Amino acid sequence: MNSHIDPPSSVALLLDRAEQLAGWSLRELADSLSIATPNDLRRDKGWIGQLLELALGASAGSKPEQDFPELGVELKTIPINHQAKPLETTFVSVAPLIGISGLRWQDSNVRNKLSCVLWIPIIGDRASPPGDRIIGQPLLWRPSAEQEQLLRQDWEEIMELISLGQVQSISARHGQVLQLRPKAANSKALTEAIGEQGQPIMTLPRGFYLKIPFTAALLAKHFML
DNA sequence: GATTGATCATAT
DNA sequence: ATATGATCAATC
Repeated sequence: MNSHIDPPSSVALLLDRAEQLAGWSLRELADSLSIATPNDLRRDKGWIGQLLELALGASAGSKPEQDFPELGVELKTIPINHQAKPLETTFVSVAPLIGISGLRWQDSNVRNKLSCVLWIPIIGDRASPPGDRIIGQPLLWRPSAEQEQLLRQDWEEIMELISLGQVQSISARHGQVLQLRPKAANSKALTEAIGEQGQPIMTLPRGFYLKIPFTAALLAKHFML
C-alpha cells in the first residue's frame, strides 16, 4: 500500500524534492512509503535505487531510457563513506557487442545516460545496515567538456576493441574513467559477440561502469571537498 | 584501494 | 535473454 508519486514537472521541482530528502535515513524514507527495509543488500542490491526512484516519482519499470524522459534526467544513487568517497563503481549501461559498426559516441547509450545525472549520495559504509544509511545532498550533474572527452575516449577505445573481436581481452583497466566488466545474472549467462576472426562467439554480457576516482572527483568538485 | 568476476531481484 | 536497479567478495 505505498503511495504513488507523480513525476516532477520540471528539473527544478525534481531537485527540490531531492533536496528535501537529504538528511533522512533510508529507513525513515522506506517507512514513509510503507516499504520494508532489508537488513542487508545481499539479496536486495537494487533496493536503494528503487526506493529513491519511487520517492522522486521516476517512471517505474525497466525501460531502456532515462528515469525522467521528459526532463532528460537520469537518476543514480551512489554509496559513499563519511569522507564522501564512493564505495562502488557506478553501473552505466550494458555494452552492445554486435551490430556496432558505425556506432558513434554521440548516439551511444553511455553518452545518453550520462548527459544529465541526478546523483543522490547515500552515506554509510559496507557494514551499516541499509536502513541506517543517510541520504545526502543531491547533485545535478552534466559532464564538463573535459569529463566528456575522457568518457568519449574510453568509450571509443573499448568499442573499437569489441568491434575487432577483442572483447575477451578487455580488462577493467582499459579506460581511464570508464571500465568494461561482466553484467549478468551469473557466470553462465551468455550473449553473442564478435570473435577474433570476426566470427560470432558467445560470451558473458558486459556493462560499462564509472570508476571510483572519476565519481569521487565529480562529487568532490561539486561539494568543494 | 583498485580490480575483477560473480551475483541478486524484478520486469519484459 | 535483455533491460532495469546495483553490490558482493575474493584477489591483486
